[in-house]
Amino acid sequence: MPELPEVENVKKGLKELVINKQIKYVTVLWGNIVKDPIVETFISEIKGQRIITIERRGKFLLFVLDDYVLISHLRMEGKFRVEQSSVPLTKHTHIIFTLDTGEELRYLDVRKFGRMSLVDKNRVSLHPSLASLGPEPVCEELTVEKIRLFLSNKKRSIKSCLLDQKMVAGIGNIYADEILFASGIHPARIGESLTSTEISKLHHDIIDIMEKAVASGGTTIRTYSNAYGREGSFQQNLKVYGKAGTACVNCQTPINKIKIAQRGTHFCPNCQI
DNA sequence: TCTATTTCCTGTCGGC
DNA sequence: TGCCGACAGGAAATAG
Repeated sequence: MPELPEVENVKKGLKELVINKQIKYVTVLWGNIVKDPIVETFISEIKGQRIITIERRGKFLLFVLDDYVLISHLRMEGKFRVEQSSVPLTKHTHIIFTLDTGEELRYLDVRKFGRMSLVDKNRVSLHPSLASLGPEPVCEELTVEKIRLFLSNKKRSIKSCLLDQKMVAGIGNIYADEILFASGIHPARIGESLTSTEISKLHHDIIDIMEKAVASGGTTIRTYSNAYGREGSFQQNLKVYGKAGTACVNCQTPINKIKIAQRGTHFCPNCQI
């Protein structure tokens, strides 16, 4: 399940493989992946566009083309692969970008949850998917004050707030649990109940964990791999996610698993208060 | 305005 | 062995 660190590594891999190549045409095998515009327009407008660069914002991949930006969200299991056209398609290939080199940039997605939008280059920042995103989890953008302001009137759980892309862009279920464990904060705590000391610690741990995860190439739980098919290694650093019933690394209390905001939530009932 | 719930999807796993 | 239900979950849409 790609979160920011995984998407960042996908971006790096793809940049080496497709930059400066031209999209001759696109084949859409599962139309629901294309959110906007309508599939027919998507196909006609992307034809002939060159891939100038690839950027990332939160968990979104941005393929910067001549006149458009292709915004892609991998959601749960979306993947990009670059293959020679002679390589047979797999069952879960849904969109094929045929390049001028004879290669194909293929979008694969077992659960068909991923979404793509093709938007006018000068209207990218206005697109609803990007317009409401909060700051990136790096110290130049994410300040203690921004988190304090966001949480100041929140009646819902801190876990739900961490998953809200308006507070910080790029955090998903795995890292939300890991961050709260590092900060010693119970995931069910109400957002506005956090003290200024806790908010400072949370701010530090958000940046720290996301940076380390990026450096590790992301986390491979089930099926994530980057554009080269390589897996990440941050799963070796996980302290609570997927560890229900095993001993807490700090106090040996069994890790608990509950459901918060419809998400599996792992925490140490002794360390997190 | 804010929060909670539902929807989209299919492979995997546990229970019988 | 095979069937069935539960589960995994990000973001958008919908409901309250």
